[in-house]
Amino acid sequence: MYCYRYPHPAVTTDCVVFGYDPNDGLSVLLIRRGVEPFKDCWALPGGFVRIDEEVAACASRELNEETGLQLSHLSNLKELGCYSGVDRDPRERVITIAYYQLVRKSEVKGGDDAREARWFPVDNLPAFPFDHDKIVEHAIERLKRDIYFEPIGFNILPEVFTMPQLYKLYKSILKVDFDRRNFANKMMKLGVVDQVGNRPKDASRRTPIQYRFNKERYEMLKNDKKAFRMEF
Amino acid sequence: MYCYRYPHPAVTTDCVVFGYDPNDGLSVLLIRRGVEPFKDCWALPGGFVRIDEEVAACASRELNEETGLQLSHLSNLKELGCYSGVDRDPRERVITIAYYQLVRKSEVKGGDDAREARWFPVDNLPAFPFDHDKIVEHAIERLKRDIYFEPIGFNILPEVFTMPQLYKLYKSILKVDFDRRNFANKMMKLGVVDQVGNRPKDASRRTPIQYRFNKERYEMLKNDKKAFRMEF
DNA sequence: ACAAAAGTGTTAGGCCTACACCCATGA
DNA sequence: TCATGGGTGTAGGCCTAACACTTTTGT
Repeated sequence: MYCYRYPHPAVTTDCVVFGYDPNDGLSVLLIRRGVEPFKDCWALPGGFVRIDEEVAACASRELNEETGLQLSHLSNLKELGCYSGVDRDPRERVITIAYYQLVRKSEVKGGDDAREARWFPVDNLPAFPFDHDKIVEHAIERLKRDIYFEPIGFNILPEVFTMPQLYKLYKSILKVDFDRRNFANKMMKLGVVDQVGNRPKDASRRTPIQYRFNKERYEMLKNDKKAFRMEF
Repeated sequence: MYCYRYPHPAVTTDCVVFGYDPNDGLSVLLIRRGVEPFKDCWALPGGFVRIDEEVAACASRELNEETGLQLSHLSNLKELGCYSGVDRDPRERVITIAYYQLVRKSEVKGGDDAREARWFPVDNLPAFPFDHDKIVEHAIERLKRDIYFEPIGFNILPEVFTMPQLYKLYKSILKVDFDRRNFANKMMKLGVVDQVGNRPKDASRRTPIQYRFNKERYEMLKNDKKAFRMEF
């Protein structure tokens, strides 16, 4: 037993991990809870912070343990906020710090000794335990805001992608229509995407051109205070 | 004594409250610590979260207790982030959630049974205990980012202000020079400031025109996705 | 007299937006 | 042959950025 002079809350983390594919659009990675309360419900991956562990590290660790997902240092979890409703967990007072990130679905191996983990389209989410509905809602709003300013869209696509792919991704996250030509023009003008090779001579004009994200250029723009921004 | 099966961290809040006046520029409100550790050091106001209290409520309460500052519901504290270094507090494992806000210096009454509280110019801060230096640094960065998109600058000025006042405020937070005429034009065009009355006939042309923040207009722009943004 | 503070207007260039057509493919 | 997907360019308008002079006041 661990005893304290004053009552202490428990501290947990929760992760909202977004994935994407052209058919299903945006999805969230959920796990089936193995323990009470809400056993067998689908919920956000996460768990209790260890006493000798930083909070962000806990989020990564739990995510890895529960879903097999190993985030690279390049696309670490981003802090979403603190959720501290006094009755949000029936067991005891639990304060959670939520994180979010976009990943390639292919990075989730699943299996191992990982619990059952599944992608759910954001338009068709199950009922959530705790206040996970609120957390996911906030994460989606935050994602929309962030994608204007940060190249997070690139985390989610293959290393090499086509302009229509990038366009569809943006449209599916922002849920608005905008002009694909202007979109491509802006991306090119900003220089955050580089053309990869040329279309093979034998390929038809219909074969899409391939691009790659130019991280250096992006960092330059960011530091230059000339914020990367999509206005559509 | 309160006992738990697993070790629990303590959870605290810290507030970075910014004030402003035309002479000193931007300042941060600090309190002199009354207890160990770091007794008598200047530090951010804040304290332990009660077991039946939400984290944001704790921040407001502690701020009020320690500095006499009562925030209106219009300018609530904004969450800055979670700081969880395992050795950040020598007493025990303490995880803190930091908040920030801008206020009018006149709102701080000081005195009462409040502890000693003082404004320190951001360019001349004392040595901080814990990781408060990091927190303040992040708050300043965050402030610079937010002032582009939100009318937080208006929280800090009198209800009625002049264009040069507003201009100086922006310049002093962003630490860059930009054209005061373009600044005024943009503010007017956006419609987020309304002229208050007219210059009295007997007043000279040098007397500055007075303005007031137009909150409705600002909310409209915000919802319109036409983000309020200063590009200078 | 002179420096400092406040008000005001114009212009050029760049960026955003809207928009239409061609080619290739596969059904 | 027709619908679909992909590539490409242009013109108008708005916004941004740069810039100078006048009036008043206080020293």
